[in-house]
Amino acid sequence: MDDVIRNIDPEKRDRIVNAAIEEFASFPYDKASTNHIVEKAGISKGLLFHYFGSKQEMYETLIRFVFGYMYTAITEKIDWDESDLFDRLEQVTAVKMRISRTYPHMFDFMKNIVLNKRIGSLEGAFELYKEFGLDFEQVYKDMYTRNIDYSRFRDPATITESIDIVRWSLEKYGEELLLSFREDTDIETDFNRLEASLKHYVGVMKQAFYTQQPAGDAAAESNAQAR
Amino acid sequence: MDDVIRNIDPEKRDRIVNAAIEEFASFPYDKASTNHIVEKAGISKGLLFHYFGSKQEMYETLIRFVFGYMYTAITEKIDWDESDLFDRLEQVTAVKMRISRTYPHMFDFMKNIVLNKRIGSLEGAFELYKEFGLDFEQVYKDMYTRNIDYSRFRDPATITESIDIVRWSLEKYGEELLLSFREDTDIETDFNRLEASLKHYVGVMKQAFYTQQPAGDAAAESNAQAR
DNA sequence: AAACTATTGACCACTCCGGTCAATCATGCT
DNA sequence: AGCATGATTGACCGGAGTGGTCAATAGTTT
Repeated sequence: MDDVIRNIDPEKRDRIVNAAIEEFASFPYDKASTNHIVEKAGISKGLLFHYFGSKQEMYETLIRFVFGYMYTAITEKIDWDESDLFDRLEQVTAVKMRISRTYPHMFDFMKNIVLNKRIGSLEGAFELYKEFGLDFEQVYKDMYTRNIDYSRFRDPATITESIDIVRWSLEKYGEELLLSFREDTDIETDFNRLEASLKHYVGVMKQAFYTQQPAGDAAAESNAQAR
Repeated sequence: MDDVIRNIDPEKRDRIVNAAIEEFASFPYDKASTNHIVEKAGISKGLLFHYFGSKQEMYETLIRFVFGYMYTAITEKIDWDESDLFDRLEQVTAVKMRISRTYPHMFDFMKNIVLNKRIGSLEGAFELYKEFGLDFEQVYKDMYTRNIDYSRFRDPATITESIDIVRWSLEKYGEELLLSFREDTDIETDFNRLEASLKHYVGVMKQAFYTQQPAGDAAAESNAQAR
């Protein structure tokens, strides 16, 4: 966050941030209401404008915060020495899940930012990110390539398509989980159960796209797990 | 559509329907504006209320129309004798693509209907559909089971998970295609290209999840195609 | 030209918007 | 205790947009 906002009580600050993220995630800028935000955050209207100056400044401050948070979370919490693509993507998905638990509407918010600017392509989104000095394009590339060993794929001719399929699956899987997060109670235990389920699915994917290993390999092991 | 609306010029009627669907797809009921709808449809405000009576009645009429249209499209255009699950799902995805081309915001609209009613689960959505006399639950079940031969799966122990993965992939794939539809020009040629791409991906999935066939099988053939 | 229907858009009362600011509250200092 | 200082409130503002109405107009048929 910025200047003034840094010094306020963190608990209250997070209440405001989450309320604002939820509002801007639910509605495009014009229809998002500062009145709703202050109600959800439990503060007065005057205070909000005291902190942020205007709706527009609050929006921009939020974007800066969200982009920075996301960038740090992904670049720092991923094990870049991992050479198995599936385990890498499992990590990425797990990180996303943890972010969604802390800020349940953050991904929807980012989606809205991009849509609001009428950006159609991934490349267009990367351009937007660069305005904030964050090279998501590089991170995205690294995610799928850095230190990755592709030799285990069964059919070298369809690696690109296989990765697409895995990416789509994990993204959609993550979205479905997100919906089940929303009005949750016993979060932590549930969360562990979900990570086990994720591991299991990744195991099935390995079995599908990798050359078959002799019995006792990682995929077969994780297949023995819960679900 | 209903009573009065049936008799009006179909071209104008579709203009109104599409404008309304887009508005209700973009905003929740309260924030959707009848003014926007009449502007997009190119009719006067009075006429809209002459046809539908009120915003609420228009909304309900739309829901009835959309549910019915979707139900008919899926149940009638699918080849229920198809025994290959992947080809079945390819058909379903293709049908969805065609619907999206005619009514670009129909799926978003349906999603909003469900979210607006605060329905979290698939079962809850089925309940809603049943209010309109349409047994989507049965259709959904049929989609994955009716006349389907599961014997070609490589690992019988992970069929359920494999289907989840394929379903997620195809849904996400469809969503990504939808975004590229939006402000399109040369739709028909593009559409054929997309169907070829879909076929190709389904081929890769077959190769991944089915027991390997001798050379010259369907999967290998479709791999030889475009992309 | 009369009768009838389809269509218009100015208009209404009302709600909600982003933003302001004098008043109040909380705190610590002397 | 009184005072000063900064944090916080919420009633209030002009303006924009809302769903809905209805007398007037345009178009068509008799």
